[in-house]
Amino acid sequence: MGKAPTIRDVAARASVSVATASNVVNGRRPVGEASRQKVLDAIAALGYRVDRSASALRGRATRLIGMAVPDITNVFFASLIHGVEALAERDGYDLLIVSSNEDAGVERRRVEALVARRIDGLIVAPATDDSVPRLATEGLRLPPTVLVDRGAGAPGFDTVSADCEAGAYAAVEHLIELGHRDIAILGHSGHLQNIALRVSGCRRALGESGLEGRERVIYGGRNLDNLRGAIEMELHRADRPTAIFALTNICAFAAIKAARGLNLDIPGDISILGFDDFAWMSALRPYLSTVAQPKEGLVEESWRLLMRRLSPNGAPLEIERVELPCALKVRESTGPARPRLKAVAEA
Amino acid sequence: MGKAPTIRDVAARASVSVATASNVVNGRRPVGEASRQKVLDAIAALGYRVDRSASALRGRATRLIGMAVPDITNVFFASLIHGVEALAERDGYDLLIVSSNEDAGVERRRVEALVARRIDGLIVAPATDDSVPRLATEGLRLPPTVLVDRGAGAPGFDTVSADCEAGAYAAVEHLIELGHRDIAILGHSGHLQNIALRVSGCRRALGESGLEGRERVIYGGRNLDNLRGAIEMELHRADRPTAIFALTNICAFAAIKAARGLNLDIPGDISILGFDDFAWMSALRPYLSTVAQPKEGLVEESWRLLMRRLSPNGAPLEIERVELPCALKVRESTGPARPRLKAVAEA
DNA sequence: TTGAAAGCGCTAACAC
DNA sequence: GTGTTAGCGCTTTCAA
Repeated sequence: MGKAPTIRDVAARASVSVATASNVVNGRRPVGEASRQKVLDAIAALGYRVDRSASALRGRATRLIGMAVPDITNVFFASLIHGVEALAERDGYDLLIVSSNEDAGVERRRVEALVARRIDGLIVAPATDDSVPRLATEGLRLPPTVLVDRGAGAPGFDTVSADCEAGAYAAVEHLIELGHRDIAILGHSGHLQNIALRVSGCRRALGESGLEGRERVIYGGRNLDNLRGAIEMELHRADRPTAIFALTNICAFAAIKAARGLNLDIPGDISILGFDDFAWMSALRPYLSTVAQPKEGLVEESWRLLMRRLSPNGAPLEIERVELPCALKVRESTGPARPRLKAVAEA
Repeated sequence: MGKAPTIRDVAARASVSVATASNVVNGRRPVGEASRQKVLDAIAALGYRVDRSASALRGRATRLIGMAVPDITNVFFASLIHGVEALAERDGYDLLIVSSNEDAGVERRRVEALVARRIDGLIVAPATDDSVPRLATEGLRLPPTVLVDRGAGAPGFDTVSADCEAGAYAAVEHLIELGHRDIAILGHSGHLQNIALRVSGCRRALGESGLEGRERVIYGGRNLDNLRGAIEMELHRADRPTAIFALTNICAFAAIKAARGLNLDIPGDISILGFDDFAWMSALRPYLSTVAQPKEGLVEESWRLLMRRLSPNGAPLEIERVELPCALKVRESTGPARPRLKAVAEA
């Protein structure tokens, strides 16, 4: 394959100095028209490409942004990436994406790989609320970093998140208005602040309707089958809930499967309300009622906060925290509470 | 923030040479226990991290693999990434992901950014069949590269793909067995070999049943609304199809929306068969009959082919092309053809 | 406007 | 087992 041409090869072929060649490539300093043309020709002839590893080493900005998400197969995070990518493209940055599989250890390795490549900035939807702050504590030198979705309010970081508490409040309020009194709340676990806030929102809504203590919170872990099993068990009880508020789109998925498996009509026998919205939810039945997160806003604010830190501004910037409202979308998976007529077959 | 410590700082603090420090970090050569401990202490005290930009420059492998996909929000590609990521993790590689938004120009920029960072290898699901070969032609020095999903058989590249022709054949055969004679085939465009092959598969199945020329191929572009509009128009005709074979999951989505909008029962009034499978399809109604692609296989073979090239093997390797079978999954969106009783309201 | 030369942080000969 | 040193390809003073 032969060795890749270097800027020295270009300079030699164009009979100019490497400094001049470098300057036509980067446009840092003016170059005479004659030299410029010779250099351009040499570059074309040789098929020269800048080696960014080397430029980075010499200290310039890389125009590379890293982005880490917990799970790339989750449409929610995929959309976040998609949005950020568009903005990066617009502003002349390249985006390097890594996925941590919801594992703080994997996240650490992946983020370190990014940092070791001298990215200019980093956007992370972290695996846990404190995984990224901890990296910094452990001595990893993070470039300007913004946390999105999770880790809201982490000390020392700009953060962008959805107002989960209010979103959940609106969700449960909707359910209560429909007459539901026994509402199961299905989540993965209570470890994420994000989720804890959603549960608080539920509590507040219940409390304001004189239903304090009536929520039944079920944590089924990350695994879909376990999640489904957990909610199924609840549905088998004589006093089974008349509505399920699923705290993530995976939970909604599990809830629907469980209801279907038990031959429960949605929303006739059981109402299901999700969190997170995406295209398929309005094409496939049941059209899921859901609390939509402000994806666009999360993306735009994350990018704005990051760019703000990257601009060579004099004054040291204060930490900025953004919280964006969710929107309740009522579709067809939620309906009036009805007496529990149907018996559920034993498993 | 202070400057990041270098290996020289480490060496100085440990009172050893940089070579020794480097050797404890990389384990290339044995190091005495005493020195090793001093170096380790110094690293911990200083919070030293290897600067991979610099290592890369010096010529070592980077253990970095690049991966490019056309659309990260498409679950099919997201799954591919997810699979590759797991293998990369297993084998001690880091994965850098870029998404091209189905645009060859964006793809070129993104891939160049990857290459400029000295990745050791590259896996691409290309935006078009010839976009990556063209990059090579244009003089970009690609590391060992394997093409997956698209670009099968591109000269000079290892490729891995699904046997789309056979998959489509099986799909249409299934539809014919159900009595369908008017089958609409919905795709984005005929430009991708992938899609063209699916259409050929349809033709072959039709031909073998004495139905040659009966296929109606509809290309609706990438945009969901256009796609939906295109198939809707077809459904408005008096001789509307009794089945739709949607060539991608987006097309299936559009077809379902169109049928729903026209109040057509699936599969009573119209059967819908998709391509690509994913979890939600077996939870949300209609459970979509579909041609499932061999995702696992695509992932494993891509990785195997790449690793094969990266292992410092003597003999020059021959180009290898892998084609994997699809699997027809019959669920509930396909049913027997019935006379077209229902009139569709004018738009 | 241009050129010469000094490193950026690291690894790999090559000595000892 | 350890140290010295020459670069990797690039940008950027500094001088001309």
